[in-house]
Amino acid sequence: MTTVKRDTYTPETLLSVAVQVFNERGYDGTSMEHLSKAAGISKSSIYHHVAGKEELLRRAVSRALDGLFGILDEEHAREGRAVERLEYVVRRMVEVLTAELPYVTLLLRVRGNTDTERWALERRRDFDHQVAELLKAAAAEGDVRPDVEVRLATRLVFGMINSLVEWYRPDGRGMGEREVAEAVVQLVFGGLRKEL
Amino acid sequence: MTTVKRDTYTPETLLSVAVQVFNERGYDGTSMEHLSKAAGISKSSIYHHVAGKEELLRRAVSRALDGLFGILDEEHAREGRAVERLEYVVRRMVEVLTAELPYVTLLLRVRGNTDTERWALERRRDFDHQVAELLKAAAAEGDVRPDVEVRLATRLVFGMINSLVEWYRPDGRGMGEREVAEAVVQLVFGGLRKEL
DNA sequence: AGAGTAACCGAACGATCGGTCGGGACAAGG
DNA sequence: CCTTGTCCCGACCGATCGTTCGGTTACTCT
Repeated sequence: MTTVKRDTYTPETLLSVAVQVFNERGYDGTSMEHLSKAAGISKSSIYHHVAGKEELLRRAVSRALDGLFGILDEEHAREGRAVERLEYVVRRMVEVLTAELPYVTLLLRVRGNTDTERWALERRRDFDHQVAELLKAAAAEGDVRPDVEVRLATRLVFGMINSLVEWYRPDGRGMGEREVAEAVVQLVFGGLRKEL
Repeated sequence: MTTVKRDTYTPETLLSVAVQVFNERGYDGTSMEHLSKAAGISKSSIYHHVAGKEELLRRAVSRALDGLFGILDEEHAREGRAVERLEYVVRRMVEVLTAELPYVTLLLRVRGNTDTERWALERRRDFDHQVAELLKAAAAEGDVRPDVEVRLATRLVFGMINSLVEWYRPDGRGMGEREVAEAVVQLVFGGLRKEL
């Protein structure tokens, strides 16, 4: 079979090591020397698998962005009442954040110093904008409280969800992804829903 | 008088320039060359005013931390029902974040690569913990919904508030600090308060 | 006028940066 | 046995890093 695995590095396995170091030290604060120590191979060997430091960043943020944009293509995000599609997207965002935690973490921290980073920021803005449209639609259908501006509410909700990357850790007997998603939905919509 | 101002740099005026660049490029992504270009003086001249790059970081995060811890010393944060003290702290946090925006922004982005950064992270944890105690007290007094764990709720609320540094800009005719504070309180407590 | 000092500069320091180069070890296929 | 290709290495490259140093303005005080 062609998929017999090796015990050597592939671009993917090397990426998982690199992303972990990037998240600990920051992308700019990580040198190729740091990566080689963490991976257990020499600095020059890294270039056998990937073109360079920036390609590692590009692969990482691409993976995160693919996960997020994938949500918007799912059936429950495209059909139904806006407020229910929004709740589905919020719940799935938490799931994707926790499932692809290191990659999304890196994505949320890029500053825009290189072309790759600026491209990532642009795609992020695209995603944010599409979710904002969903909230706008829910507001138009009268399903969310009218006393908080849609644009402002979107940013605050994104802030709450994205903050997961600052403290959520999948291992250990901490809290499960399902429990976190439920709490986020409770908090977000307990404040967003029009009072009955 | 002794306070006659000069048109040359002081450690404080230089700091304001440096913090702005740090926030645009990231601390690790900013070189002394970048700072000298932004300040309009030579690289070596910077060392006439401050000891080095890390002192600029230390001054900046200290200012942010002083602002935050100052909140907890205020009268409304120390006396009264826990849920009301909490609401006051949340409102004041938004005010401090907007007033000291660049400094708090920098504080919230340190990764822990140097002693200064690790010290900043430790003091941040202190502050977070004290606010968490406030929420815990409000829960004990029965003023917040019991179906979301206190520790989890604290982190999510902090995430929402701290996300201000990602998009709030004081200039222009955007939205005022008062309006933002009100929206945050509405969203946070509209979800936190026990339903009537 | 002269002394003192704050503010600034260009040039250079050793260290480290991301990346290149030529080659060695080793397994597979003939 | 010999080739081929994968995987890896130490040594090195020019560039840039944060920082230092010797020296030059320009203003203040006496």
